[in-house]
Amino acid sequence: MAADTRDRILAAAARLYAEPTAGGPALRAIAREAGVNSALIHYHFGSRDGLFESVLLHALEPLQARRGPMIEALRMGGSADGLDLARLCVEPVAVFYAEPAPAPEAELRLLARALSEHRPRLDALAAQHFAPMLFGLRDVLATALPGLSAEPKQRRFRFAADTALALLVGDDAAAARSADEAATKAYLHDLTTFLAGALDAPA
Amino acid sequence: MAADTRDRILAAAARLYAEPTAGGPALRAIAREAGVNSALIHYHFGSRDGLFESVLLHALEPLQARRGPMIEALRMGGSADGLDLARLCVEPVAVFYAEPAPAPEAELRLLARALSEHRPRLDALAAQHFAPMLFGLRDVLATALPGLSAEPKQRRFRFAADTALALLVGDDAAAARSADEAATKAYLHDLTTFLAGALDAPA
DNA sequence: AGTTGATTCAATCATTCGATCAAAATAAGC
DNA sequence: GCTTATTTTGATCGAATGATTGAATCAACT
Repeated sequence: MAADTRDRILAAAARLYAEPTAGGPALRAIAREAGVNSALIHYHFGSRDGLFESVLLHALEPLQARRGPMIEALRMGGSADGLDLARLCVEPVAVFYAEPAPAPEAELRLLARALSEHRPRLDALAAQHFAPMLFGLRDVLATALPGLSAEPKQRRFRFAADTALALLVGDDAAAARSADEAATKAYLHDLTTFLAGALDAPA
Repeated sequence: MAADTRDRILAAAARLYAEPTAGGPALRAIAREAGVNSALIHYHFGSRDGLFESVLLHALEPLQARRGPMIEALRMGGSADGLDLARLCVEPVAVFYAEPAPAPEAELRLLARALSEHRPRLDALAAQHFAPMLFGLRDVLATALPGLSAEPKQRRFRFAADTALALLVGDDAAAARSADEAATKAYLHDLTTFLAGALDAPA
């Protein structure tokens, strides 16, 4: 039952880390939520930080699974325009929206927390985890938005990616998501056109 | 010397709250940084949360001082376009960039922290504090961007405002700011045109 | 059955935190 | 100068935290 316990802890931790408690949940709270002894967390993850890293990496998997193929498709499909890039920024994060019931937004808030707290190890970890994707992305950007030179193009794409993350993780998005499905679709559509317009803006 | 001590505590707290420590700095750390006894913080601000609120409101003052006149000018100046609104989102936050040496980015990171941790009282406090501004803003938005209907227009402006805050407070902005002045100007300019393009995007 | 290694538990440690209080120091009023 | 109010200090409380320990439990294999 080892794997089972691990997963239970991971799920419980993801659920509690999603709540905006300053400093994150206590190990005891996570253990209680998971229905296990608190020492088990140390046994399986070594430390509190180790648990957080595991939770984060686990949460990022579906995001990356979606982003990789999209980049590959764009790389093969010739020059990408603003709308293509906007979709690339929005849709991978929005995979969480479509997930089944268990805590659809927990992972998003966890992401938000990971972004706001700067853990030293986290940058290196994310860089290593995302490295293969970044190479493909470089190719896509090289041919995209032919009206722009390289430097402002990269900056603009970075703006778009950061914006998508911030707006998909923020409160407005949560409100739209908790309304109805149509509101969610509308929100995603508006955000995409918003970003497409920004990416295609005249220099 | 009461006011002096209060200010010392406020400054020290702003400095330490700006650091991305999870959960914020300990009262003892703030007291040490300010060179005062930790009990004094309770004497002057009542509690840890009271101190945080005071620090935040104090930090927001220059921002609001800048935003108010800009809204007023736009309200008198007829229909605002995307660039006007983009400037309205970017420049008030950027006042911190121009401030003299003492911790130019401390207030920004404090803002970032305030946004990421959701304190229940904070929303009401900010709403009350910003209420007069919002009325003027409503007038500006009513006549701005005549190509858009009311609802998507408001959402789009909200996108822009959130984006500006996120990107001005984030790491990229910090990097540009710590480079040289030209890089900072370029960053602000790029962000403004980025947002103007988004606001002016076709429906 | 018996041994071994992995897993889980209850109990506890040392530390840190926010908060409180009585008393000391300082300033203000008369 | 005496009294009163304000400000500051040092000491300490109770609660909560992350971590550790050693014994207990369980599964698997011989």
